[in-house]
Amino acid sequence: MLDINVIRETPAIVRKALTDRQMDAMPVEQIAQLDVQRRTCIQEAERLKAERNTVSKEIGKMKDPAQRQSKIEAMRLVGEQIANLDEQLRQIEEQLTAIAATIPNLPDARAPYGKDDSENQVIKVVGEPRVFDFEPKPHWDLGPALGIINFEQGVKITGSRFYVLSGAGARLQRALIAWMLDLHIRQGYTEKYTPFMVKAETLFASGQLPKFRENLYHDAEEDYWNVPTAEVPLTGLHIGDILDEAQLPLTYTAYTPCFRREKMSAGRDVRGIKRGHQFDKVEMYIFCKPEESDTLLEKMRADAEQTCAGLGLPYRVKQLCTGDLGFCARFTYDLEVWSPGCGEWLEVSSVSNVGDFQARRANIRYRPEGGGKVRFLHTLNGSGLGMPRTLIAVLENYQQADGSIVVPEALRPWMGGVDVIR
RNA sequence: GGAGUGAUGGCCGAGUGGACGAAGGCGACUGACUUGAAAUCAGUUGUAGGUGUACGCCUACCGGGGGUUCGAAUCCCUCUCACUCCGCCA
Repeated sequence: MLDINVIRETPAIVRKALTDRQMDAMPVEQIAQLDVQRRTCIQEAERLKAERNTVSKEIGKMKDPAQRQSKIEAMRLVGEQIANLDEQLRQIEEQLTAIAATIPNLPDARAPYGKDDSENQVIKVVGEPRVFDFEPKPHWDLGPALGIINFEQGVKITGSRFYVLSGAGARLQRALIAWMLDLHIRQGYTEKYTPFMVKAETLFASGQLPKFRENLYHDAEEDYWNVPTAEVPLTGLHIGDILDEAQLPLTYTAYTPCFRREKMSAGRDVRGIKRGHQFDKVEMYIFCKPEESDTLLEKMRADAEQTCAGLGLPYRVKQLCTGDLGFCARFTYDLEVWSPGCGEWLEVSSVSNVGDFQARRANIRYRPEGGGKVRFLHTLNGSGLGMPRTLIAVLENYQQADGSIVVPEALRPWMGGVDVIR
């Protein structure tokens, strides 16, 4: 959520942000109009409330019954006017937040302008794609051949876009999760295990509702929503809190499954395990002071890079252009690993500085040391990493001519001595 | 699932229709005293919104929502959450 004052005082900046994101700037005008109506309404309602308060106090002290009764009558009328104005105000504010809630964050000035993902900029490439002396296979051939991925069983028990990992495949994914969590703990993050279902308020706080409703799974009976990313429960941990400056930054890591309808990408990436309705992910999340968020974004990116590097996977770092930035993000790095079987770079991590956007929605603030006004803090999130794509990269990069897979050194402690999956 | 109790400021805790934005205590901050500290004394100590150049003034907020009333922390309804007891189950 943007600061209403920013929209009110510098509408041109907000309009530019929206057009840079290839979006319609109309909501800015609607908000400006509603804001004027809102303030007119508040002023009149509060004037009447002040009058009622003073007269009501006088009524309490009045002796003359006739005079008293006439004041009570007068105040009854004032009360009706107030009720009308309050109702008007409620409607105006409802419209105002409905519109404001769908306006994305302002891109950072450093985010390059671009109309879509084709204009994201590669800023770094690390590692050489491995040269194969045979034709590398995609994971959807390797996995079933080794009996570690079973697509038919996933479809049988649930449906399309679901799969089952088996034996060393299931264990390999578990090893990845455990290794990543331990790595992030060493990097200074505190591990959290959170609910995988949350209420609507929590999804609003992290920016998924109301805009991305159609991409979420929802249990109507209990009004529980399945999390689409650990970012949601992690943001939610501090909804409504006022933290002490000395507590910051709070750095968390969490493993959760993620549930997404993927309605927007129906028919895309249907082959393999790249895009499913359910996948596992390890996430990093930081609550910090505004002044330190840019620095911490670089640390978080470095932390995410260590996961790719630690697995010996060739990867590259992209800076997202304005047209491809996520709804909440001001500035984002994507990490992509090379997948020789699919023949493409796979996005395994997205590391973003959200600024105070989620903090406003979630009402998370901190009290500066030595007093002073409470301020909204900044939040950052980054995957470290997304499972299926990391698993794809491991399978495809570590394959051998005979179809077996070498287990990366880093994961072996969790693989019970297995160094080659065959 | 059944029965009961409760939810008040950073924390504890009083308050059952008007003088309550809320006693008292703790904590924190400022000042005085002190070489310094402790102790003591005095003062300050919530959030949000509106309005004015400004000391300020006004409005709202006592778990959430609704109602009664000229007026609600206080009365009524409802929801949520916590705790206690019983039942059931992993």
